[in-house]
Amino acid sequence: MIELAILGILFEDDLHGYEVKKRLNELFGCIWNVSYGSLYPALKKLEKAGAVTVISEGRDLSPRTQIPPTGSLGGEFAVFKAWKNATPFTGKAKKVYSITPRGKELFSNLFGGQDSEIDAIGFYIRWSFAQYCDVTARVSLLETRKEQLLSKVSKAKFSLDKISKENPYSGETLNNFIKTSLNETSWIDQLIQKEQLNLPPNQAEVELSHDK
Amino acid sequence: MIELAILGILFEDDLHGYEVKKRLNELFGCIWNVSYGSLYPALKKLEKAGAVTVISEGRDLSPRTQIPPTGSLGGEFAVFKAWKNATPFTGKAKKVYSITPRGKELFSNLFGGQDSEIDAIGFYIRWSFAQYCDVTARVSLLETRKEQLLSKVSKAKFSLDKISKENPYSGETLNNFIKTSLNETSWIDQLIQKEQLNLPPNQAEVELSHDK
DNA sequence: GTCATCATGTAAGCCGTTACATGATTGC
DNA sequence: GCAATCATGTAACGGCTTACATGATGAC
Repeated sequence: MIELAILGILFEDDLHGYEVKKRLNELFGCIWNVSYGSLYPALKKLEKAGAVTVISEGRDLSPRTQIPPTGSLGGEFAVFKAWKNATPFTGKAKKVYSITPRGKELFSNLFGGQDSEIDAIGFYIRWSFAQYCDVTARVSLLETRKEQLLSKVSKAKFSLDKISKENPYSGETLNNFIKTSLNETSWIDQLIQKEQLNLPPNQAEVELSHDK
Repeated sequence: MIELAILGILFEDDLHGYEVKKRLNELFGCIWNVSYGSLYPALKKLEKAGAVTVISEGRDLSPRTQIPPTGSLGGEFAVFKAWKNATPFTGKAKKVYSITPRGKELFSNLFGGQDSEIDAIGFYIRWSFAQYCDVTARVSLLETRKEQLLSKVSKAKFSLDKISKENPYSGETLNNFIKTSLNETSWIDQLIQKEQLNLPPNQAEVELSHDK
Protein backbone atom coordinates (compact mmCIF):
# COMPACT_ATOMS: atom_id res chain seq x y z
CA MET A 1 0.00 0.00 0.00
CA ILE A 2 2.62 2.49 1.06
CA GLU A 3 4.77 1.56 -1.91
CA LEU A 4 1.93 2.29 -4.27
CA ALA A 5 1.36 5.65 -2.63
CA ILE A 6 5.03 6.56 -2.76
CA LEU A 7 5.25 5.71 -6.44
CA GLY A 8 2.06 7.62 -7.10
CA ILE A 9 3.33 10.74 -5.43
CA LEU A 10 6.67 10.48 -7.23
CA PHE A 11 4.86 10.54 -10.57
CA GLU A 12 4.17 14.19 -9.90
CA ASP A 13 7.54 15.30 -8.54
CA ASP A 14 10.97 14.18 -7.47
CA LEU A 15 10.93 14.38 -3.71
CA HIS A 16 12.93 13.44 -0.65
CA GLY A 17 11.46 11.13 1.98
CA TYR A 18 10.40 13.74 4.44
CA GLU A 19 8.43 15.54 1.80
CA VAL A 20 6.91 12.34 0.43
CA LYS A 21 5.45 11.84 3.87
CA LYS A 22 4.29 15.44 4.07
CA ARG A 23 2.54 15.27 0.73
CA LEU A 24 0.93 11.91 1.36
CA ASN A 25 -0.40 13.10 4.68
CA GLU A 26 -1.59 16.29 3.05
CA LEU A 27 -3.41 14.30 0.39
CA PHE A 28 -4.68 11.37 2.42
CA GLY A 29 -4.58 12.72 5.96
CA CYS A 30 -8.33 12.29 6.24
CA ILE A 31 -8.16 8.55 5.70
CA TRP A 32 -4.60 7.45 6.13
CA ASN A 33 -1.34 8.44 7.78
CA VAL A 34 2.18 7.46 6.89
CA SER A 35 4.78 7.11 9.61
CA TYR A 36 8.54 7.35 9.21
CA GLY A 37 8.92 3.84 10.48
CA SER A 38 7.22 2.52 7.39
CA LEU A 39 8.19 5.23 4.93
CA TYR A 40 11.96 4.94 4.99
CA PRO A 41 12.13 1.15 4.88
CA ALA A 42 9.68 1.27 1.97
CA LEU A 43 11.84 3.79 0.12
CA LYS A 44 14.85 1.59 0.71
CA LYS A 45 13.01 -1.42 -0.60
CA LEU A 46 11.86 0.47 -3.69
CA GLU A 47 15.39 1.68 -4.31
CA LYS A 48 16.72 -1.84 -4.03
CA ALA A 49 14.09 -3.01 -6.48
CA GLY A 50 15.12 -0.33 -8.95
CA ALA A 51 11.73 1.35 -8.80
CA VAL A 52 13.20 4.64 -7.63
CA THR A 53 16.65 6.22 -7.84
CA VAL A 54 18.35 8.76 -5.68
CA ILE A 55 19.00 11.70 -7.95
CA SER A 56 20.68 13.93 -5.39
CA GLU A 57 22.11 13.45 -1.98
CA GLY A 58 23.62 15.94 0.47
CA ARG A 59 23.01 19.36 1.88
CA ASP A 60 24.65 21.66 -0.62
CA LEU A 61 24.13 20.72 -4.21
CA SER A 62 25.54 23.63 -6.17
CA PRO A 63 23.99 24.71 -9.50
CA ARG A 64 26.67 22.91 -11.48
CA THR A 65 25.15 19.62 -10.43
CA GLN A 66 21.88 20.45 -12.13
CA ILE A 67 21.15 18.57 -15.29
CA PRO A 68 22.13 20.79 -18.23
CA PRO A 69 19.30 21.10 -20.78
CA THR A 70 21.10 18.77 -23.15
CA GLY A 71 23.11 16.91 -20.52
CA SER A 72 23.30 13.20 -20.05
CA LEU A 73 22.32 11.51 -16.82
CA GLY A 74 25.63 9.71 -16.82
CA GLY A 75 27.45 13.02 -16.85
CA GLU A 76 25.42 14.34 -13.96
CA PHE A 77 26.12 11.23 -12.00
CA ALA A 78 29.84 11.65 -12.47
CA VAL A 79 29.72 15.20 -11.14
CA PHE A 80 27.70 14.02 -8.19
CA LYS A 81 30.17 11.23 -7.51
CA ALA A 82 33.04 13.67 -7.59
CA TRP A 83 31.29 16.01 -5.20
CA LYS A 84 30.48 13.17 -2.88
CA ASN A 85 34.10 12.04 -2.72
CA ALA A 86 35.34 15.59 -2.27
CA THR A 87 33.00 16.25 0.63
CA PRO A 88 33.61 13.79 3.43
CA PHE A 89 30.19 12.80 4.55
CA THR A 90 29.23 12.47 8.17
CA GLY A 91 25.54 12.35 8.90
CA LYS A 92 22.04 12.72 7.56
CA ALA A 93 21.65 13.91 4.03
CA LYS A 94 18.69 14.93 1.99
CA LYS A 95 18.05 12.22 -0.56
CA VAL A 96 15.85 13.14 -3.48
CA TYR A 97 14.05 10.22 -5.07
CA SER A 98 12.81 9.86 -8.60
CA ILE A 99 10.60 7.20 -10.10
CA THR A 100 12.16 4.98 -12.78
CA PRO A 101 10.50 3.22 -15.73
CA ARG A 102 10.67 0.07 -13.67
CA GLY A 103 8.92 1.96 -10.89
CA LYS A 104 6.13 2.93 -13.25
CA GLU A 105 5.76 -0.70 -14.17
CA LEU A 106 5.61 -1.67 -10.51
CA PHE A 107 3.01 1.01 -9.96
CA SER A 108 0.82 -0.54 -12.63
CA ASN A 109 1.15 -3.96 -11.05
CA LEU A 110 0.34 -2.68 -7.59
CA PHE A 111 -2.53 -0.64 -8.97
CA GLY A 112 -4.04 -3.80 -10.45
CA GLY A 113 -3.74 -5.42 -7.03
CA GLN A 114 -3.48 -9.03 -8.15
CA ASP A 115 -4.11 -10.27 -4.61
CA SER A 116 -7.38 -8.37 -4.56
CA GLU A 117 -6.55 -6.96 -1.15
CA ILE A 118 -8.23 -3.73 -2.14
CA ASP A 119 -10.12 -2.42 0.85
CA ALA A 120 -11.78 0.98 1.14
CA ILE A 121 -8.54 2.82 1.84
CA GLY A 122 -6.70 0.91 -0.83
CA PHE A 123 -9.34 1.89 -3.32
CA TYR A 124 -9.25 5.57 -2.38
CA ILE A 125 -5.50 5.69 -2.72
CA ARG A 126 -5.56 3.90 -6.04
CA TRP A 127 -8.28 6.12 -7.41
CA SER A 128 -6.42 9.23 -6.33
CA PHE A 129 -3.58 8.17 -8.60
CA ALA A 130 -5.78 6.82 -11.35
CA GLN A 131 -4.50 9.33 -13.87
CA TYR A 132 -1.19 7.51 -13.98
CA CYS A 133 -2.59 4.38 -15.55
CA ASP A 134 -4.67 3.67 -18.64
CA VAL A 135 -8.43 3.62 -19.03
CA THR A 136 -8.76 -0.13 -19.00
CA ALA A 137 -6.91 -0.43 -15.70
CA ARG A 138 -9.15 2.26 -14.26
CA VAL A 139 -12.35 0.59 -15.37
CA SER A 140 -11.05 -2.73 -14.14
CA LEU A 141 -10.36 -1.25 -10.71
CA LEU A 142 -13.83 0.23 -10.57
CA GLU A 143 -15.46 -3.04 -11.53
CA THR A 144 -13.46 -4.93 -8.95
CA ARG A 145 -14.41 -2.51 -6.24
CA LYS A 146 -18.06 -2.57 -7.27
CA GLU A 147 -18.18 -6.36 -7.13
CA GLN A 148 -16.59 -6.29 -3.71
CA LEU A 149 -19.12 -3.81 -2.40
CA LEU A 150 -22.04 -5.79 -3.76
CA SER A 151 -20.67 -8.99 -2.30
CA LYS A 152 -20.42 -7.30 1.08
CA VAL A 153 -23.93 -5.98 0.74
CA SER A 154 -25.26 -9.46 0.14
CA LYS A 155 -23.34 -10.72 3.16
CA ALA A 156 -24.88 -7.94 5.22
CA LYS A 157 -28.36 -8.83 4.02
CA PHE A 158 -27.69 -12.41 4.97
CA SER A 159 -26.66 -11.25 8.44
CA LEU A 160 -29.79 -9.15 8.72
CA ASP A 161 -31.95 -12.23 8.34
CA LYS A 162 -30.24 -13.83 11.29
CA ILE A 163 -30.10 -11.21 13.97
CA SER A 164 -32.32 -8.20 13.53
CA LYS A 165 -35.02 -9.31 15.94
CA GLU A 166 -33.13 -9.73 19.18
CA ASN A 167 -30.63 -6.95 18.66
CA PRO A 168 -31.99 -3.71 17.18
CA TYR A 169 -28.60 -2.01 17.23
CA SER A 170 -26.88 -4.54 15.05
CA GLY A 171 -29.73 -4.35 12.59
CA GLU A 172 -29.40 -0.58 12.49
CA THR A 173 -25.70 -0.93 11.88
CA LEU A 174 -26.09 -3.42 9.09
CA ASN A 175 -28.76 -1.35 7.39
CA ASN A 176 -26.54 1.68 7.46
CA PHE A 177 -23.69 -0.38 6.08
CA ILE A 178 -25.88 -1.52 3.22
CA LYS A 179 -27.08 2.00 2.47
CA THR A 180 -23.54 3.37 2.53
CA SER A 181 -22.24 0.61 0.31
CA LEU A 182 -24.99 1.09 -2.24
CA ASN A 183 -24.30 4.82 -2.31
CA GLU A 184 -20.67 4.09 -3.03
CA THR A 185 -21.69 1.60 -5.67
CA SER A 186 -23.74 4.16 -7.51
CA TRP A 187 -20.86 6.63 -7.32
CA ILE A 188 -18.65 4.00 -8.88
CA ASP A 189 -21.23 3.41 -11.59
CA GLN A 190 -21.01 7.07 -12.49
CA LEU A 191 -17.24 6.85 -12.63
CA ILE A 192 -17.45 3.83 -14.88
CA GLN A 193 -19.77 5.66 -17.25
CA LYS A 194 -17.44 8.63 -17.33
CA GLU A 195 -14.46 6.39 -18.08
CA GLN A 196 -16.26 4.53 -20.82
CA LEU A 197 -16.52 7.72 -22.81
CA ASN A 198 -12.76 7.39 -23.22
CA LEU A 199 -12.91 3.82 -24.41
CA PRO A 200 -12.87 2.83 -28.07
CA PRO A 201 -16.29 3.07 -29.72
CA ASN A 202 -16.92 -0.66 -29.66
CA GLN A 203 -18.18 -0.09 -26.15
CA ALA A 204 -21.80 0.83 -25.49
CA GLU A 205 -21.23 4.51 -25.91
CA VAL A 206 -24.17 5.37 -28.10
CA GLU A 207 -26.57 4.54 -25.36
CA LEU A 208 -24.64 6.57 -22.84
CA SER A 209 -24.23 9.68 -24.96
CA HIS A 210 -27.92 10.26 -25.63
CA ASP A 211 -28.75 9.08 -22.12
CA LYS A 212 -26.88 12.08 -20.90
CA MET B 1 -11.17 -5.01 19.18
CA ILE B 2 -11.57 -8.75 19.10
CA GLU B 3 -11.92 -8.86 22.87
CA LEU B 4 -14.75 -6.38 22.73
CA ALA B 5 -16.48 -8.41 20.07
CA ILE B 6 -16.07 -11.65 22.01
CA LEU B 7 -17.49 -10.11 25.14
CA GLY B 8 -20.32 -8.60 23.14
CA ILE B 9 -21.29 -11.92 21.63
CA LEU B 10 -21.06 -13.66 25.00
CA PHE B 11 -23.63 -11.24 26.40
CA GLU B 12 -26.19 -13.06 24.31
CA ASP B 13 -25.14 -16.65 24.91
CA ASP B 14 -22.59 -18.92 26.46
CA LEU B 15 -20.55 -20.25 23.57
CA HIS B 16 -17.44 -22.18 22.77
CA GLY B 17 -14.67 -20.63 20.73
CA TYR B 18 -15.52 -22.16 17.41
CA GLU B 19 -19.05 -20.87 17.64
CA VAL B 20 -17.93 -17.44 18.82
CA LYS B 21 -16.03 -17.19 15.56
CA LYS B 22 -18.97 -18.47 13.56
CA ARG B 23 -21.35 -15.97 15.10
CA LEU B 24 -18.98 -13.03 14.79
CA ASN B 25 -18.37 -13.81 11.15
CA GLU B 26 -22.09 -14.22 10.63
CA LEU B 27 -22.73 -10.85 12.20
CA PHE B 28 -19.76 -8.86 10.91
CA GLY B 29 -18.71 -10.87 7.89
CA CYS B 30 -19.43 -7.92 5.64
CA ILE B 31 -16.88 -5.71 7.37
CA TRP B 32 -14.68 -7.88 9.49
CA ASN B 33 -13.38 -11.42 9.81
CA VAL B 34 -12.03 -13.20 12.83
CA SER B 35 -9.36 -15.83 12.46
CA TYR B 36 -8.54 -18.64 14.85
CA GLY B 37 -5.07 -17.29 15.32
CA SER B 38 -6.45 -14.26 17.05
CA LEU B 39 -9.58 -15.76 18.55
CA TYR B 40 -8.11 -18.43 20.78
CA PRO B 41 -5.30 -16.34 22.24
CA ALA B 42 -7.87 -13.63 22.93
CA LEU B 43 -10.14 -16.08 24.75
CA LYS B 44 -7.19 -17.27 26.78
CA LYS B 45 -6.30 -13.71 27.69
CA LEU B 46 -9.87 -12.93 28.68
CA GLU B 47 -10.00 -16.06 30.80
CA LYS B 48 -6.77 -15.11 32.54
CA ALA B 49 -8.17 -11.65 33.21
CA GLY B 50 -11.28 -13.17 34.76
CA ALA B 51 -13.53 -11.65 32.12
CA VAL B 52 -14.85 -15.02 31.02
CA THR B 53 -15.04 -18.45 32.67
CA VAL B 54 -15.14 -21.91 31.21
CA ILE B 55 -18.44 -23.35 32.35
CA SER B 56 -18.05 -26.73 30.71
CA GLU B 57 -15.25 -28.64 29.16
CA GLY B 58 -15.16 -31.98 27.41
CA ARG B 59 -17.24 -33.98 25.00
CA ASP B 60 -19.71 -35.73 27.21
CA LEU B 61 -21.05 -33.63 30.04
CA SER B 62 -23.79 -35.73 31.56
CA PRO B 63 -26.93 -34.11 33.01
CA ARG B 64 -25.64 -34.49 36.55
CA THR B 65 -23.09 -31.82 35.86
CA GLN B 66 -25.80 -29.27 35.16
CA ILE B 67 -26.34 -26.63 37.80
CA PRO B 68 -29.25 -27.70 40.02
CA PRO B 69 -31.87 -24.93 40.30
CA THR B 70 -30.76 -24.13 43.83
CA GLY B 71 -27.21 -25.40 43.46
CA SER B 72 -24.05 -23.53 44.28
CA LEU B 73 -21.35 -22.91 41.68
CA GLY B 74 -18.83 -24.43 44.02
CA GLY B 75 -20.79 -27.64 44.09
CA GLU B 76 -21.00 -27.80 40.35
CA PHE B 77 -17.31 -27.19 40.08
CA ALA B 78 -16.59 -30.09 42.41
CA VAL B 79 -18.67 -32.43 40.28
CA PHE B 80 -16.91 -31.22 37.19
CA LYS B 81 -13.53 -31.69 38.80
CA ALA B 82 -14.45 -35.24 39.78
CA TRP B 83 -15.58 -36.01 36.26
CA LYS B 84 -12.44 -34.53 34.82
CA ASN B 85 -10.23 -36.67 37.03
CA ALA B 86 -12.26 -39.76 36.36
CA THR B 87 -12.02 -39.28 32.60
CA PRO B 88 -8.38 -39.23 31.56
CA PHE B 89 -8.18 -36.40 29.11
CA THR B 90 -6.23 -36.71 25.92
CA GLY B 91 -6.98 -34.13 23.34
CA LYS B 92 -9.19 -31.31 22.22
CA ALA B 93 -12.26 -30.55 24.23
CA LYS B 94 -15.16 -28.23 23.68
CA LYS B 95 -14.85 -25.35 26.10
CA VAL B 96 -17.94 -23.28 26.68
CA TYR B 97 -17.25 -19.73 27.79
CA SER B 98 -19.44 -17.44 29.81
CA ILE B 99 -19.02 -13.74 30.50
CA THR B 100 -18.43 -12.74 34.13
CA PRO B 101 -19.36 -9.50 35.95
CA ARG B 102 -15.75 -8.49 35.53
CA GLY B 103 -16.11 -9.20 31.83
CA LYS B 104 -19.10 -6.91 31.64
CA GLU B 105 -17.04 -4.23 33.31
CA LEU B 106 -14.24 -4.76 30.81
CA PHE B 107 -16.76 -4.56 28.01
CA SER B 108 -17.84 -1.12 29.22
CA ASN B 109 -14.26 0.07 29.36
CA LEU B 110 -13.47 -1.21 25.91
CA PHE B 111 -16.72 0.21 24.59
CA GLY B 112 -15.68 3.65 25.82
CA GLY B 113 -12.39 3.22 23.99
CA GLN B 114 -10.25 5.52 26.13
CA ASP B 115 -7.50 5.54 23.54
CA SER B 116 -9.97 6.87 20.99
CA GLU B 117 -8.75 4.32 18.46
CA ILE B 118 -12.28 4.01 17.20
CA ASP B 119 -12.15 3.70 13.44
CA ALA B 120 -15.05 2.87 11.14
CA ILE B 121 -14.97 -0.84 11.90
CA GLY B 122 -14.50 -0.24 15.59
CA PHE B 123 -17.53 1.97 15.58
CA TYR B 124 -19.70 -0.52 13.72
CA ILE B 125 -18.77 -3.28 16.12
CA ARG B 126 -19.39 -1.12 19.14
CA TRP B 127 -22.72 0.09 17.87
CA SER B 128 -23.83 -3.46 17.12
CA PHE B 129 -23.42 -4.22 20.81
CA ALA B 130 -24.73 -0.88 22.03
CA GLN B 131 -27.65 -2.46 23.82
CA TYR B 132 -25.27 -3.86 26.43
CA CYS B 133 -24.28 -0.49 27.82
CA ASP B 134 -26.21 2.48 29.16
CA VAL B 135 -27.63 5.45 27.28
CA THR B 136 -24.90 7.86 28.28
CA ALA B 137 -22.18 5.57 26.99
CA ARG B 138 -24.08 5.21 23.75
CA VAL B 139 -24.51 8.93 23.26
CA SER B 140 -20.91 9.49 24.17
CA LEU B 141 -19.80 6.99 21.53
CA LEU B 142 -21.95 8.68 18.93
CA GLU B 143 -20.59 12.11 19.78
CA THR B 144 -17.03 10.85 19.61
CA ARG B 145 -17.58 9.27 16.24
CA LYS B 146 -19.31 12.36 14.93
CA GLU B 147 -16.45 14.61 15.99
CA GLN B 148 -14.01 12.25 14.33
CA LEU B 149 -15.93 12.27 11.09
CA LEU B 150 -16.19 16.05 11.05
CA SER B 151 -12.51 16.43 11.78
CA LYS B 152 -11.74 14.15 8.87
CA VAL B 153 -14.06 16.12 6.65
CA SER B 154 -12.24 19.33 7.46
CA LYS B 155 -8.94 17.64 6.73
CA ALA B 156 -10.33 16.50 3.40
CA LYS B 157 -11.49 20.02 2.57
CA PHE B 158 -8.05 21.30 3.41
CA SER B 159 -6.57 18.71 1.06
CA LEU B 160 -8.99 19.74 -1.68
CA ASP B 161 -7.60 23.27 -1.63
CA LYS B 162 -4.14 21.95 -2.33
CA ILE B 163 -4.53 19.45 -5.09
CA SER B 164 -7.73 19.51 -7.04
CA LYS B 165 -6.37 21.39 -10.04
CA GLU B 166 -3.56 19.16 -11.21
CA ASN B 167 -5.13 15.85 -10.26
CA PRO B 168 -8.84 15.49 -11.04
CA TYR B 169 -8.99 11.96 -9.67
CA SER B 170 -7.81 12.84 -6.20
CA GLY B 171 -10.31 15.67 -6.08
CA GLU B 172 -13.07 13.28 -7.05
CA THR B 173 -11.96 10.88 -4.35
CA LEU B 174 -11.85 13.53 -1.66
CA ASN B 175 -15.26 14.88 -2.63
CA ASN B 176 -16.75 11.45 -2.39
CA PHE B 177 -15.09 10.94 0.96
CA ILE B 178 -16.61 14.18 2.21
CA LYS B 179 -20.05 13.29 0.93
CA THR B 180 -19.88 9.83 2.48
CA SER B 181 -18.68 11.17 5.81
CA LEU B 182 -21.42 13.78 5.95
CA ASN B 183 -24.02 11.13 5.19
CA GLU B 184 -22.70 9.07 8.06
CA THR B 185 -22.70 12.14 10.27
CA SER B 186 -26.35 12.80 9.62
CA TRP B 187 -27.15 9.16 10.34
CA ILE B 188 -25.37 9.53 13.64
CA ASP B 189 -27.34 12.69 14.36
CA GLN B 190 -30.51 10.70 13.96
CA LEU B 191 -29.21 8.06 16.34
CA ILE B 192 -28.31 10.71 18.88
CA GLN B 193 -31.81 12.15 18.70
CA LYS B 194 -33.32 8.72 19.16
CA GLU B 195 -31.10 8.04 22.16
CA GLN B 196 -31.88 11.35 23.77
CA LEU B 197 -35.50 10.34 24.08
CA ASN B 198 -34.25 7.85 26.65
CA LEU B 199 -32.32 10.42 28.61
CA PRO B 200 -33.72 12.15 31.71
CA PRO B 201 -35.92 15.15 30.88
CA ASN B 202 -33.27 17.72 31.73
CA GLN B 203 -32.04 17.19 28.21
CA ALA B 204 -33.44 19.18 25.30
CA GLU B 205 -36.26 16.78 24.68
CA VAL B 206 -39.14 19.22 24.33
CA GLU B 207 -37.65 20.62 21.17
CA LEU B 208 -37.10 17.18 19.73
CA SER B 209 -40.51 15.78 20.49
CA HIS B 210 -42.50 18.47 18.69
CA ASP B 211 -39.86 18.62 15.98
CA LYS B 212 -40.86 15.14 15.11
C1' DG C 1 -14.08 -47.06 8.48
C1' DT C 2 -13.59 -43.00 6.38
C1' DC C 3 -14.71 -38.34 5.10
C1' DA C 4 -16.41 -33.88 6.21
C1' DT C 5 -16.85 -30.88 9.63
C1' DC C 6 -16.44 -29.53 14.30
C1' DA C 7 -13.05 -27.88 17.54
C1' DT C 8 -8.76 -26.13 19.75
C1' DG C 9 -4.56 -24.56 19.63
C1' DT C 10 0.58 -22.96 18.18
C1' DA C 11 4.28 -20.81 15.33
C1' DA C 12 6.11 -18.01 11.84
C1' DG C 13 5.89 -14.06 9.81
C1' DC C 14 4.04 -9.59 7.88
C1' DC C 15 3.03 -5.00 8.33
C1' DG C 16 2.81 -1.18 10.61
C1' DT C 17 3.30 1.94 14.69
C1' DT C 18 5.73 4.25 18.50
C1' DA C 19 9.65 5.64 20.41
C1' DC C 20 14.18 6.42 20.09
C1' DA C 21 18.62 8.27 18.17
C1' DT C 22 21.03 11.33 15.34
C1' DG C 23 22.30 15.16 12.65
C1' DA C 24 21.39 19.52 9.44
C1' DT C 25 19.24 24.00 8.57
C1' DT C 26 17.09 28.17 9.46
C1' DG C 27 15.38 32.10 11.99
C1' DC C 28 15.93 34.96 15.78
C1' DG D 1 24.20 30.19 20.16
C1' DC D 2 19.80 28.16 20.68
C1' DA D 3 15.25 26.57 19.50
C1' DA D 4 12.27 24.86 16.05
C1' DT D 5 11.79 22.16 12.38
C1' DC D 6 13.76 19.69 8.68
C1' DA D 7 15.54 15.14 7.66
C1' DT D 8 16.88 10.22 7.96
C1' DG D 9 17.02 6.27 9.97
C1' DT D 10 16.63 1.98 13.60
C1' DA D 11 14.61 -1.04 17.20
C1' DA D 12 11.12 -2.80 19.89
C1' DC D 13 6.88 -4.14 19.97
C1' DG D 14 1.91 -5.29 18.92
C1' DG D 15 -1.80 -7.23 16.54
C1' DC D 16 -3.34 -10.01 13.19
C1' DT D 17 -3.09 -13.58 9.40
C1' DT D 18 -1.63 -17.88 7.37
C1' DA D 19 -0.35 -22.19 7.80
C1' DC D 20 0.32 -25.93 10.44
C1' DA D 21 -0.78 -29.64 13.86
C1' DT D 22 -3.95 -32.30 16.37
C1' DG D 23 -7.96 -34.57 17.77
C1' DA D 24 -13.36 -35.45 18.19
C1' DT D 25 -17.88 -36.29 16.15
C1' DG D 26 -21.33 -37.59 13.14
C1' DA D 27 -23.12 -39.15 8.70
C1' DC D 28 -23.01 -42.55 5.36
